[in-house]
This record gives sequence, structure tokens and C-alpha cells, in this order.
Amino acid sequence: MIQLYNTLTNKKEEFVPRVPGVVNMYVCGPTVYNYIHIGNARSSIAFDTVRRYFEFRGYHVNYVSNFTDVDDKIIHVGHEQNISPRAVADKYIEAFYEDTDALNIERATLNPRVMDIMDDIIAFVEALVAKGYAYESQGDVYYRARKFKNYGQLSGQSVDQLEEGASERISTVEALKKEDPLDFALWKAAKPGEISWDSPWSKGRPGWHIECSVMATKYLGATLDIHAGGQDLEFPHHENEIAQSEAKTGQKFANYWLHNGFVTIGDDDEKMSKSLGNFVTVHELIKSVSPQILRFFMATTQYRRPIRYSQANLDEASANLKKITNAYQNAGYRLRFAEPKKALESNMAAYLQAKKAAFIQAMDDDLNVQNGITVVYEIAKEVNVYSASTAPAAATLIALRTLLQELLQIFGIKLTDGETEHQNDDQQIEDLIAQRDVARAQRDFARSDALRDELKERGIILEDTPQGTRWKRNE
RNA sequence: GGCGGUAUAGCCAAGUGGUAAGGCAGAGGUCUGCAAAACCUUCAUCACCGGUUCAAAUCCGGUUACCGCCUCCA
Repeated sequence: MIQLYNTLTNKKEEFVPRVPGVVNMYVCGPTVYNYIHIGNARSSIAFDTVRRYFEFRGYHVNYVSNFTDVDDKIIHVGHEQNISPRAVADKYIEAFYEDTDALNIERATLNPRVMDIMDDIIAFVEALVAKGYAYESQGDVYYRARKFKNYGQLSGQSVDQLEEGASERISTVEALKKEDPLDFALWKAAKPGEISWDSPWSKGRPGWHIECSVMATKYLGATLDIHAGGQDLEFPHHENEIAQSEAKTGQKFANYWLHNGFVTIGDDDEKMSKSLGNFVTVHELIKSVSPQILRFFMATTQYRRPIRYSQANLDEASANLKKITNAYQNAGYRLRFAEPKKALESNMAAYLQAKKAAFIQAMDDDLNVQNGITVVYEIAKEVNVYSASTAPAAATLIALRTLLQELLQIFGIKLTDGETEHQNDDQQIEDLIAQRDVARAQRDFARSDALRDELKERGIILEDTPQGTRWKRNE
């Protein structure tokens, strides 16, 4: 039984999909006017991990995530670079795929773009106007927040509390157009020179919450199983999505709301964000840090917890991933000298089953990845112990490696033996190692150490084992 | 001010009533010609105060500190 922490009710609940075996989830995607930073990546990684876990547990997942390609900031960047808004969006969508592919984030089932569903958006707004939930004002269309009886349910705020905040910062121009400070825009008339679409109200463009309501209901139906996004979207974005969607469909918009925690940076653990300017883009970071390490670092922190971004924490993730990778490779190496005909021992078969069950138990609890990864460490230790035993069975080594691989892929990590990338100096390296082995046999340790140092400078790490000398490239 | 979330060893972090998982770093040891990899051992009374209980990191009350949302933001 999988339990998820539902922000709508502020408690953990058993996950029950609308259709058995199928998960329909919608994740708020980026506004594509810049490279994504690692805070954006965290969100993608968090929900990719959720998705992968559901798939591991046998569910079919329909995963829809939008690209917001109509927005003030995109228009602004377009002006700066003297290219069209669409060209700006195209550029950063391509960059998004580059970066998320590097992080081994599975591609969404569908990534709809606002520009491509303009007719649906206009029809959606028309429906809200027809139902009396929205009104036109000077070419804009606003949503009557107070008319929606549950407004504020997600963020746990009363409309009066919200109004206090809203009335303080609303501009005079807006105040004149709105019936109530809480109302929010569904459609905005274009200013001169801005990109716009024809509509019954004005040449203009959609407001900033409507796209998700339209896309989610269009592609996944009136009621989603899961709607996810960053904690900063809870209000107003998700609150408004609920208001829009439920007013139109008359049905519950999403059964489970998942919100990921932030990436923080600096001594005061400040939220990383574009507006604060304290961000690190994935594009830049993966030039110096292995994407696998970044992925492991983020995937092994539970999605609701904040992640402190620091070199020390990145180094720790690197050490931990290396520990797991080493175990996998140790077993792989030992496999060459293992007993090919020996069967998987019954106690080991039971061990494997028990560990997998422990892992599932941990992860079923709202993706408790800390406890999940602890099980992985335990398996890694057993892999090392078993690999060092006298006459290991090939079947067991394979089974252990397979389990490690199976569990790590949930975190988006693919374990490899590190020798797959053969290079043209392989033979030369093997020759040097052979020379060193001769020197060692003759107890000429000065020479053997010199050879080892020489190889080390070329990035080759040697390990002497009872079965002979292993080598690998230092990554 | 309202709402939400945190506070456990040098660091990351599990643990929701029965006497502190795991990882990193550190210390000691085994293996090794030396290393590497690996394994073993070792390392905390849980922000503070008060209460309930035979028993609390875990429950209740209070205090403090930090973060986030309430405005674009994953």
C-alpha cells in the first residue's frame, strides 16, 4: 500500500488510483525563458522518482507536464535578443531536454505548450464566463474568487485572510478592473507590440494559471490522480487551478496534491530562485559535476524535504554513489572467476527477497528514500562480503547485481562496470600492468610502484586482488 | 499578522511511547610488499522549559531559532 502526503488534507493518505493500475499525473513545468536551475531540476527529479517508483510497483503512469511558452518574461527576452517569443521558447525547451536527459529524467508522456492549445484555453474561459465564475472587464477576463466556495482550501487560508494580503499590493489599475482584489486574470488584453491571439474579449493572451487547468483536464480528464509541483506553487497557482477547473467541470480536480521542497543555498539556507538571483543552472553545473552525482544527490533526498546545495553535500553524494558502484563492480569482477554451475543458495534467495520487501516498505511510506537507500547500502555491503567469499556462485552474483541495478534505476541511476568504454590505449595499459606484475613477482617494488604511479597519472587506478590485477579509469 | 514546514553526533539523516538505523568524515584493526577496494570495531541522550506516564527524541502545554508561502518563482 503506497501512502502519499496529500497537501490538500495535510496528511499521509493511502494512494488509490481512479483506475486500478493506472496513475494520471500532472506536474507543473517551467516557463521557458532561461536555462533551468538546480531548483527546477529538483522538482523534475523528485517527481520523476515518484513516477519511476510507481512504475516499479507495476503501475502505468501517464505523465503530463507543461511548457509555459507565453509569458511576460519570454516576451521580454525576445525583445532583448530580437527574436520571436516562439523562438525563445523553442531554444529553452531544447535546452530543457538536454539538461533533463543528462540527469536521466524520463521524458513526459506529453509536454503540451500553451501556444498549441489556445483554442482550448479560450473555450475554457468562455465556459467560466457562461457559468458566471468569470467576467470581462476592459478586454481582460477575471475569475470571481469569492464565488468559488472552496477558495483557499489548498493553502489553508480563509478568503478574508487572503484579501488582506491581496488588497495591500494590488495596483490601482488592476483595482479598477477587478470587482474584488482576490480576483485573478484568465485573459489579459495585449499591450501594443506584444504577441496576441484573437478572442471574444480582446486581442490578448491567457492569464498565468489557466493553462494548467486546460492542459490537465484536456489530456488527463476532469479528475487527476496526482497533481504535483513546487511548494511555491501551492498559492496562488494551484489554488487558482482548483478554482478554475472545478468551477468548469463540477468535479474534484485532483485527488492527491504533491509539493516538493526547495533547494536552498548559502549559510542561511535561502531558497534558490530566479528572482533572488542565487541560482546555479544545470547547464553550467554539469560541466564540472557528473550529472549522475547530481541526480543521486537530489533523488536520495525525500521529495518534501529541502535540499541544501553545497560542495560538501555534493561530495558526500559522490562518495555514497561510488560506494554502491564499487560494490556492483566488485561483484562484476568476481563474476569472471565465479562458479558457473553453482545454483543460487536458498538463504541468499531469501535474503534478496527480504531486502526487496524492506525497500518497498520504506518507499511505500511517502517515498521514504532515506530508508530506501539504507536498504541499498545494506545490500551493497552483502555484495562485497559475498564477492569476497571463497567460491561464490555466478548465479548469486548476478542476482545481487540485478537487484542493485533494479533499485538504483528508481533513483535514475544506471550502474555500469566502468569498462564499457574501451579506448584505443587499452592494450598499452594492459602491457604496463603485465610489466608491473612481472616486477612484483620479482619483488622489484620500486619498479612496480613506478609503473603504478605512471598509470595513475594517466587516470588508471589499479587494484590487486587474489584473482589478479584489476584496473579502471578514474572518473 | 495568517498559513505551512523544520530543529537528532563534525556533516547528511532514520526513528511517533520501551530505552538513539544507516551513510560521510574521524579513530583503531584485518587483508596487502605497499596501496587500492573491502570487511570488522569505535564515535550522540535527541533546541529549551514544564507536564502526563512505570517508561518520551517520540504524547500534551509553553518558549526559542530557522526556512517557505501570502507578489513572478520548482
